[in-house]
Order: sequence, then C-alpha cells, then structure tokens
Amino acid sequence: MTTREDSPELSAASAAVLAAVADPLRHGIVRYLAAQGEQCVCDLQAAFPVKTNLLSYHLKTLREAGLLVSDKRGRWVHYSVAPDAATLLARALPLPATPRP
Amino acid sequence: MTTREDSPELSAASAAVLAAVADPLRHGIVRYLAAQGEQCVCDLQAAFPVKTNLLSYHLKTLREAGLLVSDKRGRWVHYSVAPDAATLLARALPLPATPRP
DNA sequence: CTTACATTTCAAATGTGGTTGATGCAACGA
DNA sequence: TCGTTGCATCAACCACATTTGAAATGTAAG
Repeated sequence: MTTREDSPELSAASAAVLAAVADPLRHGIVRYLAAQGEQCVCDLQAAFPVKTNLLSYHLKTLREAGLLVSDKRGRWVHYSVAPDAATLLARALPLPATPRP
Repeated sequence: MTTREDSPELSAASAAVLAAVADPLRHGIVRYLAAQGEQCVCDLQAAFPVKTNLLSYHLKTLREAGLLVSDKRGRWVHYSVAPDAATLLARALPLPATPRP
C-alpha cells in the first residue's frame, strides 16, 4: 500500500462521486435540498414531476454516493444533504476549486 | 427572459459540465494536464494506455465541455486546461465549494 | 383487523455513452 | 511525388444507466 493515492484509483473514485451529480434530476435534487433543507420524499415529489419510484431510484443513487442522508420518521422518509457533501464534491474535482464570485 | 437562471436549465447545464469529468479516463486527463501543463496527444498516449481514436474521442468531449483547449502546431495537436476550467467546474457543483485542506 | 398511504424493490424495456476497427486527412520527409 | 506520421471521424457493437409498470414493505388511521 502507498502513502499517497494512486492516480487511476483516485480518478475512478472521484468520477463516481461526480457521476452522481452529473444528472439533471439528481443535480436539481441536491440543489433543492441544499436550499430548502431537509425534505420528505413527498415534498420532493411536488418539486420534481417524476414518478415516485424513479425519484426513489435517484435518491438511492445520491445516498449511496454519500451526498445525501435519509431519516425515516414515522411514515415519511426525510432526505437532506450529507454534512460532508460539499467537501466530498470539492475533492472530487480534477482541479482545485476556485472560490465562487 | 428572466434575470436569474431557471433551475432546471441551470441543473442541466451544470450536469453537462460535470458529466465531462465523471469518467475515469477524462478525469485523469484533466488532472494530468493540470499537473503537467500543455501536452501533445502523443504525450497523452504515453501517459494513458488507450487506443488513439478513443483518446481523441475523450479529448473532444472535454474540449466541447469547455474544459480543454487545443492548439494545432505543425503536425502535432497540443491540449491544455482551459483558462476558466476551474471556475466552470466550481460553478457546476450543486453546492458551494468548500476550500480544500 | 382492515384499509389507506408513503416509499421501496423488482423485472423488463428503453436509451445512451464508451469502445472498437476502419477510414479520412493534413503535415512532413525521402 | 510517394509514403509515413499524428490525429480525427465514422458506423457498429456492447455494456450499463435510466425509465416504466407492477408488486412488496412498512406504518398509521379508522
């Protein structure tokens, strides 16, 4: 094992994280949750006009990428942006991120 | 026309930029060019063991995403990271980027 | 207990991007 | 001119991601 990361593996891992948000719907979901804070799936259904099972599929994709966390409370499942999502994304970029204007 | 960007369109445009680097090979190419500076395709062939036409396809993808620029000098084509690539990527993220440690 | 509701899971259909092999083309040298 | 080199383009194939419809799970209300 090496101390520093191997380039191909780093690129592969980074690409996987980026692929999660490289979809218009998933990108919109993350933006929406970042702006609105925690929302239940039913709220997301109102905001994004897609079938429920499709929404569920994309939420699962984002969750498995480590960008979202879910919390089941009673009958509803609430989703929110993972605490380290911003760091995860910034580190996945192939270039150092510049501060936003 | 609106003053602020429309959410679905912004997400779509951002997702397109992110999709360009959401591939291990393309991610590696951008990282390599950022580290090494301008390189001709022949140099990239040495660094990435893939067929020439495949490399050309991925370079075209990155170029069309606005992340790379190409410069044909004589017989060789030199690629380098576009001047505003870092900004383009940072803006494409669905969350404000955190500074890297 | 039975029903309704919120969300997930499953399997099958569809679509899209990456890969390959072949071909094209411009620049250079013999 | 002729052949070679460096790179791009094209069409076809294949693997995988997305989408769909149906059914399952789990929770709460009546």
